[in-house]
Amino acid sequence: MSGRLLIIDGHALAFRAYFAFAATNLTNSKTGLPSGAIFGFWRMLFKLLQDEHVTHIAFTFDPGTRLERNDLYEDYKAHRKPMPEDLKPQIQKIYEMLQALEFPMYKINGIEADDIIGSLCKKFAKDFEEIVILSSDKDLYQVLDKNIHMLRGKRGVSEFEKIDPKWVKANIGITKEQVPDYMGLLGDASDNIPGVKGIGEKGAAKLIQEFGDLETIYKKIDKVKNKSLIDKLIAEKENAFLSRKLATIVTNLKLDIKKSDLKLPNYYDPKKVQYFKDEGYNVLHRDLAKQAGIPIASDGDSKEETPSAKKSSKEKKETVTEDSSNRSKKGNTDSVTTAVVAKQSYKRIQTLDELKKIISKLDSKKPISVDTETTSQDPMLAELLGLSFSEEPGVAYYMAFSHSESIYSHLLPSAEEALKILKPMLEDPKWKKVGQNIKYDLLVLRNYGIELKGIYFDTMLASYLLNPGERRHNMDDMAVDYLNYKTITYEELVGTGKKKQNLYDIDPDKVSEYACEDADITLQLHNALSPKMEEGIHKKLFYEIEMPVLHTLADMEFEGIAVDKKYFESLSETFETKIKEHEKNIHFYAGRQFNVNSTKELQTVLFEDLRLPAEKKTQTGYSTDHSVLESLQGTHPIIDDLLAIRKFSKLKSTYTDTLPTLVNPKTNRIHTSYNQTIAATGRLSSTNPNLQNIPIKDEEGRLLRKGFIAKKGFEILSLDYSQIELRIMAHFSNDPNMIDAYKSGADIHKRTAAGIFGVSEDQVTPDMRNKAKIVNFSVIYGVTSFGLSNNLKIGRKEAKEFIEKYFAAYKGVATYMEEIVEFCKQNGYVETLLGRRRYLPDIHSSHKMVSEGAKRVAINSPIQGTSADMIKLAMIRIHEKIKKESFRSKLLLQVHDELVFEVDPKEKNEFYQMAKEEMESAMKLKVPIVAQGKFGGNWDEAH
DNA sequence: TGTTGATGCAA
DNA sequence: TATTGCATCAACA
Repeated sequence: MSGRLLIIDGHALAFRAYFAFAATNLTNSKTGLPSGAIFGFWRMLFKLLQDEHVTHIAFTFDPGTRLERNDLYEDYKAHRKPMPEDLKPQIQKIYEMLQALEFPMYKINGIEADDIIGSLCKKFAKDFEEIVILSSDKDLYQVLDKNIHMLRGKRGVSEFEKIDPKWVKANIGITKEQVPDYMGLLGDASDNIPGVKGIGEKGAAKLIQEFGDLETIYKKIDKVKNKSLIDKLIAEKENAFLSRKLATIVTNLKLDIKKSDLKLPNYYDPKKVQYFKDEGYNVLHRDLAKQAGIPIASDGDSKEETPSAKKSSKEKKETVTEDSSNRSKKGNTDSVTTAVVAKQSYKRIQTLDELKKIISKLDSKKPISVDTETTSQDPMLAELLGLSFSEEPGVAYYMAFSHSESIYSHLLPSAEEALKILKPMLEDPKWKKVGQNIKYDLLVLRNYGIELKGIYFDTMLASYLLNPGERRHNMDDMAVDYLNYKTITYEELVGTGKKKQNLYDIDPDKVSEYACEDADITLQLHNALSPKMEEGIHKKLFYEIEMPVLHTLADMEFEGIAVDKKYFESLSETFETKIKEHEKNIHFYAGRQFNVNSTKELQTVLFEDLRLPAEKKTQTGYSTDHSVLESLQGTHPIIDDLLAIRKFSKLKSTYTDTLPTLVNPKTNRIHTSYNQTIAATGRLSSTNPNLQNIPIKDEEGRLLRKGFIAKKGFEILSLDYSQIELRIMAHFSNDPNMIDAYKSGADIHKRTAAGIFGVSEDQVTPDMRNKAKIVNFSVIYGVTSFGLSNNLKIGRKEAKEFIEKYFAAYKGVATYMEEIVEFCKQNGYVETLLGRRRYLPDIHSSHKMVSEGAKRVAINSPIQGTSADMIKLAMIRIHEKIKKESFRSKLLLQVHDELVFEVDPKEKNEFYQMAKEEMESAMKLKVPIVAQGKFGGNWDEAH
């Protein structure tokens, strides 16, 4: 009994490698075929072999054939997402390579990899000191044992979680023997094992804990506490037992395998090392040769396995020497890698004298990272608890401030006193500041009378530019992705649930560890990311758009907008009365009381009690949404009341009830928060509250805009771009007809109507124009005949004709759409006029719906994104002019194609001219750009 | 207590 | 089976 056996589910590892390296666009140097999964597979494998001290190994693969479990259940593993198209050949190649390198592999017709794994474990349990299974399949928990554990992939490339029987007991609360029963109740969506519908992880675990197995549950079914659970269990008894069977791993396969068959082959054998070179995987070859101590011929040629995008020769080298464990899974960030320095020196500064001394020793020529600790996520409400900084990797300081409610307060200086000492550093514009979401710290400090200057690098924005499709750009994830480093999370610091503490109640020494790490990691992220921002494609966007607009947004958020609180409160009452009235009617027509807000109950009322025809389905039942209700209008009087109550409930709950609560007590204004790193196209988004979706379309909705008012003596100005996206499409497509329309100042919707209805422009009726307007919008979103028919409420055929006529009238647009999709297929991304990229790996999907979706995104993103770039530029310039020319007017809001200002009437004309001009000239296109504006006492009047 | 789905608001 | 978002409520685990 010696040695360590590693059993690998080959498909699982290949899948993992594929997704981890999907966006790297690696290709093989000889064949030019995609090789991300292959590259990742070997990198991950070699790392595992080293980390786990493996002596023996076995690869298992699912067969391509029908499975024995299909005899039990035809749908087993059906509905599985098909494998990505470019993965299939790579798995084939991996299989070949494993064979060539003489790794032991097992694939058996009709038998799943899991069953081979189970049987191997059973057979060899006594022959090895330890058996490690690499898989993520929960079913396999049942084969774990004292010396058998599993590694399940976590986030990142080389992070694994160790699962053993103790883990199963601790995290699910069941024994490994109970796993099949547990899975029988739970089911498994990925294998299409049904389980019992309505029972989830918690429910299944509870039942098994209490009763032990399925038999006992059904024997003592009346003992089950939850009545609705009993119904579910009885209704799906058959499924439960079938699912248990499907989830039971076979461990008694007759395998003709000896321990010696599983010996790890010597992959350092020069012939095997050479194999990678011969196959065109030069980077893998180099890595392996280096480890094996084999000298490499210095051909310096390493074109393969670098992204297909253009790169400088210097970066190629970096790619070659990097460590796979540091490789980011974030998109095209192929060579971002810096190991976190080994020694750490984090220090909490105890006294003001000490603070002075440390500050005086800092080097103002070096970038310094700054991070604040506060009491709130909202920078306009946050109170400062401390500040950390770092100008050298691994070395960071934290200064804790007193807080009125903290028991540690008497030991600490006040924020005001400490900030006096920090102020010269923080406000020195030549001293470069680095931050993670530094707009937040900027605002917090501003509320303490400190104007943070010299801001030059935000790591969150850098990460966003590298991969705008990724929504997570928080420091903890970035540390793992870019530095291969696991940080202390905020939750770990303050606790969770009932144990959660206020930050000011936690020992400052502990907070210091956390805060110093934040500053340290932020600086290191900057070191890793800043070379990337120097590249042509990112430089302009980062330094000329995203970083500057950060300042503009901070000022907008700080400024806020005035609202009429009393007015909103009275609107709430008006709406409440209406809601009560309609609710009474609805209950009357239904013949009973029920929760009108509950779609589930409403379904019963409409489609069962009242027997109205149900049409649209949702995942959970029949839809009751607006379009359904609209089509039922006239069939029953309840419908009108439902439509009305929906409208008023929405207005009340989302807007009139909520907005007054978000008024800042100190400023008496609402301060939204703009997020710069959410929208994949480059747009901004707005939260707390979202001021980018305030109603405007109908009369009642517009009432809300009357509540957003100018402060005393000022006026609201709203300036918005006219048909900006259509104009950008005209520019991109170069279509002569569309360009002519804009150059000559024609009515574009009228012109489109003339085209699709085959009449002259003066014969176009308002109705035709409206339809044409919808068609124009649809095209920007990547129109389909189905979508258009829905929107115009016409037949598919008619919609199709419209589209054909549209493309005949604007041939350039048709060509553009084809070209952009082709470009995306070739390059794997699309980009805006300024080069903002969006990667779309789905464009290659063999799944039609997925690839068609990606095509629409490919069509829309450059247009939506260019518009976003343009208005950001305009905002930056207007903001600069406001400061430089000392306007008293302020920019308050951005709503994608609209800017809202609070204007001093004394400078009304001058300001209007300036803002309009900046918007129209922000970017030069082949067609004129037009912005139009209006003044008013409130936001509604300014439209 | 936190997560998911349905719904509806904007550009 | 139209693009990009965010907030609310109910239902569920």
